[in-house]
Amino acid sequence: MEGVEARRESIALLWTMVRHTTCIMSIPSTASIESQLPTTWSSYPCSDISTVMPGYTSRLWSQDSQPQYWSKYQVWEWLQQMLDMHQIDAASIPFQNFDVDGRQLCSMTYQDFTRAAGTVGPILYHSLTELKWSGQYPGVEFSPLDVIKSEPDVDFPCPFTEPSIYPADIYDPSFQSLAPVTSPTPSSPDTKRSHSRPHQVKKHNPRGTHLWEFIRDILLNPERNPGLIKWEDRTDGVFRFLKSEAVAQLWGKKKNNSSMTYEKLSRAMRYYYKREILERVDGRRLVYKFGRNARGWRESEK
DNA sequence: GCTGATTTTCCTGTTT
DNA sequence: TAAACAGGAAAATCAG
Repeated sequence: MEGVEARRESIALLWTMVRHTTCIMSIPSTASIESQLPTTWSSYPCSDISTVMPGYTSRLWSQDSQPQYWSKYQVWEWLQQMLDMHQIDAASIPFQNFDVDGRQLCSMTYQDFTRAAGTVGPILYHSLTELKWSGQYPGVEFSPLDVIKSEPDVDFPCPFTEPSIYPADIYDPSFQSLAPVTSPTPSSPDTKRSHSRPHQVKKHNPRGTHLWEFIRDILLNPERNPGLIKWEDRTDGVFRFLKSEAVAQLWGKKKNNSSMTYEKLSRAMRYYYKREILERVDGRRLVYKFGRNARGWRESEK
């Protein structure tokens, strides 16, 4: 609940600032927003974070709240929600460009969104279009793909991926859509080892961050993944998994492996003991400690 | 195509 | 009893 309160406070603060400093809908030519995104997080496939962090993004904009009737404050709440959902740095969007109410927001074109929010603009546009449609035609399945197809052929590098919704060639081509899970039956020994991973599409991107770096980056960016892992002793590098399965799912998403579990993740973690990337913390469940060969986790190294 | 590093998967047994 | 831990073994993946 603290996170929600904090977010509301930040919205209120931004709201106050803009009320005093901006004029309505002055849209400057925005510089590249990608460069402002934290590189560590920019590659995360984060389409479905709500599934791994229940409660974090569960407050979706419902159909009964049609965007054209939003107040300016609600527009900002929606913006903040979008940033949270897609793990985009709030600094990436000039909020003063969205000092508009719902009616004005809905009248903005695709180009307006792109001008106002740069590379994030299309995401906001698609999200808003979806909301408008779902409110207008409740019960009708809306496909964002239709919007993308009908739009001008723009080339925007997306800072994150939406593998379950958007085509991979428009977003990050390094991640393919998650394949359907076709778990081999435990009773069939032939398929047990030969298909140990359900479906692994060859990836074009190089091997990304290692598991321990992935864990480290979550710890160093708690505002992006609240409640997944927390420091137990920041100085000694001791940390604890709060939502072990959620972290495993997030790791699985990054590796395009929908069958990742904490059991498997923890096995990989235990291999780090030998390499002294991690040290054992005896007697404490879900607790690990960075070892001498782990880099970049100390505050002095940041 | 080969190799090594790094997971991933599956397993059995132990501990909490 | 369930969840987590421990670690062996083998397969998969990917960069070089």
